[in-house]
Amino acid sequence: MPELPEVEMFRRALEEGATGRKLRQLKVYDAKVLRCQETQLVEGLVGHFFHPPQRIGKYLFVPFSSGQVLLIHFGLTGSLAFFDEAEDPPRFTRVAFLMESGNHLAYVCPRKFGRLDIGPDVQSLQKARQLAEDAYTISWEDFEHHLGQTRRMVKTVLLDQSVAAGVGNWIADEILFQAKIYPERRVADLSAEEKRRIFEKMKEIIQTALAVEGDYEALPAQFLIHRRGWTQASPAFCENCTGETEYIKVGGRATYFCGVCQKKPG
DNA sequence: CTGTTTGTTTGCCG
DNA sequence: TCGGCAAACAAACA
Repeated sequence: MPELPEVEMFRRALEEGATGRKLRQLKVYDAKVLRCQETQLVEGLVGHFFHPPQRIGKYLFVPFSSGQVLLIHFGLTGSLAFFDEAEDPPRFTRVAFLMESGNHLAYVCPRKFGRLDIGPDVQSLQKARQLAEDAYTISWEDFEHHLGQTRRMVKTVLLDQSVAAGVGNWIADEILFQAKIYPERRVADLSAEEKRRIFEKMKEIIQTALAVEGDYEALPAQFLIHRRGWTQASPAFCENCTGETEYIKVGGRATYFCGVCQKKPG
């Protein structure tokens, strides 16, 4: 589920529903999702108040009144949900944050690929995760610098969170489709103009996805995302050129592109 | 039963 | 040192 737009929705829900509230108890149902010791979480968080969360890429950073910062990553299937204090937590809740009063918070993660961690500040956690600036706010200068002159495939580099944080598999495909660039092109072979086009499309696509609050169904019909079979309208052909949607694996990841618009270099 | 998956890390090989 | 690749993590779904 979660790429940048959905994680931003979780951030907003958390800001709205938890800020200023006191954590009374932490319930760890499955310690596999902890990147730290459970005792560290308890000492750093329990009895303290939630401050407004910050998002960088697909990670949430939740400062507490103790000064410690909770790090939340969602893996492939993670989410946050509030649940009534009188009820059981939702299915696949791995950690529950029991509040002093009112609704409780659940970290739900069916496949357990997500992780929670804790640290003294946002910067050190960001550095430890080798996380670049957020893809939505990163400057052209920094983005171009992080791209560098590597021989790696452009799609692989876009997925690299140390280049621009938050670009996931569908956004990477969407960027390259809209910028009309074949996913296996080498970054070092891209022209300055092509790199700039990638940057502009990255911003534009994220902005569009945020505007519809991460609802894929509501994205414009010409978006490539509708050809992954995730949405109601799942056309097999490109709206621009009627080219057929092609499927390959790039870096082990499912990759969709238009065989006509995204010309393979001869 | 098989093969697929919106993410990340680790280790191997050329 | 670089870059591709497979595996591992775990569970749902077709």
